[in-house]
Amino acid sequence: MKKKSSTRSKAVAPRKSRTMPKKYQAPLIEKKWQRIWEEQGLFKTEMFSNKKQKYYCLVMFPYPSGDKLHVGHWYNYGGTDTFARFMRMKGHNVFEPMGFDAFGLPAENYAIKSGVHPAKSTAKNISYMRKQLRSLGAMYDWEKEVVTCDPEYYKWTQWLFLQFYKKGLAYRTKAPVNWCPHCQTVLANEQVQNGICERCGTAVTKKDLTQWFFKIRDYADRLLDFKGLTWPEKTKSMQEHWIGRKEGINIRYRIKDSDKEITVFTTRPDTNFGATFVVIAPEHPLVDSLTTMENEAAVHDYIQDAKSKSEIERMNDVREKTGVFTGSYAINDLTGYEMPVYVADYVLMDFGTGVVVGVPGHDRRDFEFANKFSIPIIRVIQGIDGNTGPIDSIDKVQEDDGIMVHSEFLNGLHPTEAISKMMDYIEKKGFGKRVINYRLKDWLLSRQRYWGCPIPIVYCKSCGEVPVSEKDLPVLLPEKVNYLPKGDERSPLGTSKQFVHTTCPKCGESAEREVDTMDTFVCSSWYFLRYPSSDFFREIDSSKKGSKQTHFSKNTHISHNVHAFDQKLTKKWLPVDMYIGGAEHACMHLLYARFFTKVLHDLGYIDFEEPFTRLVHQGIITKNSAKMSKSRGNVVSPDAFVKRYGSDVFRMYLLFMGPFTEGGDWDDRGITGLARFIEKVYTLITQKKTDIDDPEMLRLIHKTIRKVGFDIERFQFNTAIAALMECTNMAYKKGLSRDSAKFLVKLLAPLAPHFSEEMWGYLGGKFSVFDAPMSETAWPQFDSALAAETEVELVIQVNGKVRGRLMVSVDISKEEAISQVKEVENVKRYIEGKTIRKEIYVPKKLVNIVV
RNA sequence: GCCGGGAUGGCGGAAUUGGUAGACGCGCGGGACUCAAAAUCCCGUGUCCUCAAAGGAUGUGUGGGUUCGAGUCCCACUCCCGGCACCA
Repeated sequence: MKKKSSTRSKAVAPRKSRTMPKKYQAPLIEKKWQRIWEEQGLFKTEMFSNKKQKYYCLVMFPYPSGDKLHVGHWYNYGGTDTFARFMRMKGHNVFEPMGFDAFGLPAENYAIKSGVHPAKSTAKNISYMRKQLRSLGAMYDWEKEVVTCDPEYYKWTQWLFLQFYKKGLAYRTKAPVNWCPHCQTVLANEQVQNGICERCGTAVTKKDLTQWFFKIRDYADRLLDFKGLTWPEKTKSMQEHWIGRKEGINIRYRIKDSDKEITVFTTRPDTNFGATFVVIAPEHPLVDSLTTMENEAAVHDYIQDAKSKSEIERMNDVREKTGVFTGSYAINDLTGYEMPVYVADYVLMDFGTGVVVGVPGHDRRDFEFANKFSIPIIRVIQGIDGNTGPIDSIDKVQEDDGIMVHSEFLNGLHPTEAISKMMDYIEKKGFGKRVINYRLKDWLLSRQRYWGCPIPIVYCKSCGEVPVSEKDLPVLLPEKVNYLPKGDERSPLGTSKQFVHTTCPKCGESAEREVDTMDTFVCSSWYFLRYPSSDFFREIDSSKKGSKQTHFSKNTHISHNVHAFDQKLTKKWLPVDMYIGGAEHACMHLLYARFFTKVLHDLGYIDFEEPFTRLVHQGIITKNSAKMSKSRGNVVSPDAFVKRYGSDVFRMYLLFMGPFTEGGDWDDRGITGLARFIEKVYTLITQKKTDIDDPEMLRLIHKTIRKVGFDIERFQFNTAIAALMECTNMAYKKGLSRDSAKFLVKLLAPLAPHFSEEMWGYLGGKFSVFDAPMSETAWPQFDSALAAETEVELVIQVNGKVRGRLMVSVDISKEEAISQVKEVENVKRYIEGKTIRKEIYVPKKLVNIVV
């Protein structure tokens, strides 16, 4: 390492005096520093060094789409890089990797349309995007790049699947699943939005298929625990809601004139004295046996009708309650009431027990249903207004609050107390048991698509379902496959005889491979674990071109790809300290990654339970207030702007638009402001040097140090830039000493890295502006003494209205300030001849005289 | 329907959490430089009254309230954005 630092300073010796061009040549200078940074290996993280505290700063990796990187990416990655550079300058050993989430539907859909093989288009997109990312000028350590469609990577995705499988956390079962007729694949619940396929917008239908699932439900309770995480409250509550933990009770009702029973789930057993009917989901297995002969035809018709509806059709029918009587009655043991059992599609099979007990007086849906079918409505909770009369309109349906009535031993209680009392009673009597239900479903991970990670399972006639042995991984995705959808549920891989035919790992007899691939979210659920050790495990293959395969720093030993991630590096670098990405992943990627981390913890591979300690969501950059998309034709490409103004200006402009977490609407006019700003700093530094700073100038420099650091820490880049502009504006008038100019350049460095590196060199600073000698930090120290004001402006108010201003010394006493204030001409006009009722003095701020 | 977040000049947005509303930037107006234009620099820029200045009135979605003082706190409402949505 020592050798290296000496070559560094030689290669880029500070230029003390040289004539600078009148104008700042952004494109030229940026390319120069990108080259030097790379040659010097400035951003190659010292993975084993303990000299500084580690900081793992991660941004969600991009999908290599044909649209390339748009301004949204630049916003996101630019902001992340600014933060990462700031942390580096604050003295951390920062690791900021980049990679590609390369499997997935879009590449495959593109392939179907254009005939270009997904492997080809993906590789092409990646190489273009790499170029774009380089021009961004971020601190990416490219030797640690991760590409999920690389067999060296997905080998371990498969290995992880096998670990889950061995633990019983991956299983195969027949279940009603979401099916997208356009993408010709099943989808996870998380990928269906309002009944529509998240990818292509087609209405999703339900199918009964045998599919692979991860048992994420087993982790529901632990996923509700966000202890120690600095995450946006909103994201946490979205996950909470998605998991949907509900405490309730399963109550069994006897069926009249039969030995059958029916079980309902309810969170509100307190209202059970008011239960007058029961509704069962159309898909429920008990429907047939509950249906009496004379009702069979009607029930059959109703179920057929419900089945034929798509998810959206069912949702559109929300207003209108439908249903049909089965002919059976369930007996309410509390009252002896015989409750008719109906079939209705407003009851969902996959929540609770698929059966609901109807309390029309205190549930609006039940009321609508009872109203339509003329079922009696009983009041068991007094109205808030004290009303105990009949409930004859939906407005009178009181769902919570109030006092129990007509409920024997519950009378006089509040619902919350009544709930637990009733649960105790039911459990004691033996016709029910407390249970916890979750909205969260197990994660459906199989996809009937080609461009994904193959599931490492083999089906053998005699041994059944057999996992591929670990030494045989990866199960390679064959290249020569007809990836066009077949119009049925068969996966494209099923057409490759070479792929399908294999031998059973157990008995050696001929067997068939699983032909489904994994959801891409499986690949991205652990990539953050791979980054620190990715080059460590990268196989060296001389047949592969490109520098990334052959460059290894001297202190890492070359290893073959023998683990998913290295124990030592993982212990050192994880969890991720700062994770930045879109809020749209709240209930998908961010939940899945937490699940994976917890499972790997339980399996003993890692010693932490949460992958991302701090999480920040960037806002969305829109164009004409609409999301940028190819179909709308409003995608703004960053390339032209970068070419014209340089990455620094472009990045800064995006960050200047507003708070990072809020995004903004793209307007290409405003960018000139940032271009002018950089130009101004350039002129300032190259032409407006003074020997000594004006005291006011020095004060502002130190105030700016405090402000910029404070703002960047909180991702308020917009106000950090504004503060730098203010500082520059004053310096432009007053001139700036070399030392202060160096401070200014340092403050600017995280935001405009290339420009600052150049100016740093010009000012005689030692390469690099992002580094500092051991005992120091590159980020300037704020000196409160130098920032302290000697004089402040007091605002003078009379009756709360501003009537004047006065410069006073900071340590002026209350009495002194007030007496001085009273001498101000304009103030006199308002207080003369009036009695002063109150005098308020806020030190260093204002005086308010009440007359 | 439920849960979040928001509404501030012509525009994007500031405001130390109750103490100068409109920082900073864009745009616009005026001026300087120039044969001219661009670029650059300087001045101005919420609205209204006033020739102008001084000064004043008014002003942070709407209506009320608390306070010496409210963009900020409380109550009621309107609209916009995001999430969930027949979840028992």
